[in-house]
Amino acid sequence: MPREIAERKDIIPVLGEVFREHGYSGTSLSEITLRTGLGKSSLYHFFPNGKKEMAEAVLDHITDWFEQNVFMPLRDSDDPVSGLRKMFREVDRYFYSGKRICLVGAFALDDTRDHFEARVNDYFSTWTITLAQSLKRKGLGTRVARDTAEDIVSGIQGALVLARSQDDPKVFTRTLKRLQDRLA
Amino acid sequence: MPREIAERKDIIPVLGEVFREHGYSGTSLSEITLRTGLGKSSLYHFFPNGKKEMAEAVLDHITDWFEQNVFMPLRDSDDPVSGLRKMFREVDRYFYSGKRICLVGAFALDDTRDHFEARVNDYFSTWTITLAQSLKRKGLGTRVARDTAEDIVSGIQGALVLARSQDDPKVFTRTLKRLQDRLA
DNA sequence: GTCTATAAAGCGATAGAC
DNA sequence: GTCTATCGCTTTATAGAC
Repeated sequence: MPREIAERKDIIPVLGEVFREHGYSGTSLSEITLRTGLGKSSLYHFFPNGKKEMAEAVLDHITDWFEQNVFMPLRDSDDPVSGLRKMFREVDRYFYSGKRICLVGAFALDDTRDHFEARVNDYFSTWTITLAQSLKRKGLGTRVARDTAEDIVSGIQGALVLARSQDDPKVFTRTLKRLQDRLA
Repeated sequence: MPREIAERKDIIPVLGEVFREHGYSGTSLSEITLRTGLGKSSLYHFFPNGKKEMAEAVLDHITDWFEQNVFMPLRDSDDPVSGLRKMFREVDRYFYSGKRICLVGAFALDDTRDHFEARVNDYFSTWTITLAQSLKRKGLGTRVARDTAEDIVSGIQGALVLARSQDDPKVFTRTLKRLQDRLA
């Protein structure tokens, strides 16, 4: 039987979207109250350390999702090519084909990064390293694999920035496609 | 004889750095007071519309700088190749070889964009279009030139994100170099 | 152009009842 | 787990003197 009452895990995705829209410092507890339907007391019940703990939970949730849907396939696919194909497919899906930004990337740009340093660093370094290893198994040299992985991860981040600056998600989808085609 | 008293134009670069560090909503007037040495009254004297007008002035200043140092060389160089070389050199210089973020890109990611929509859009579309035209004059086809320009501009933005996430400016410099080498 | 003083609102966070 | 009420602080912005 489904629980009607809000659970911590049901709140986290909503928090993620609020942080995406307003950034970390631009997000107020009253906005969170509005969007989650939970009063401040309930929020502090779930997250005793307040806004900072909410953001940490969101970042952990994002990392878990990428671990499950992007990094694991990159590592464990029998064929590296199918792992790479899955990565591009899941990335397109995760970022709603360019209509959704990368929260970790957004946090990285200003002093928000300093409050979540380890999580921000881990997300991108795990992604880059895992991708480079997959490219190596595909046959690329160590150096080229590392460079290409860096190009792809940063290319994705930049495409999200550019797409939003133009309010045109297609900028993201076609850039993502070109990144993928470079591997063929 | 040099003026000792602060002028509007002297304040704008300082404002830019404060916005870079804290983001738009993370920047408070008291922080600005601290960094500029100007009291609130002086700030409102120069910028009657407050924080929003300060950010607009910063964005206009950035656009002017790029117009002068990046877009104009791209358009007016006798040889497109030397214009492109100048672009990469100036971009590396502007972003302090990866130690400085792109404020316009940062503004693009959250709802700050909505307050400065035209300026954010213009900065990136002018850059992309001007670069594409330069690549065309270099001999690339219309389609390839447009795609390559998009790859380069978004590649630069992504490299800034990735460099800061890793707290490693070298990520930026080597990605920038690879983008430039692709044109050779 | 800069100062002091201050207003009105919003902020994150907490207390105690239920 | 959620409610109301409230605390102490900071926010943007303004007024009026100099």
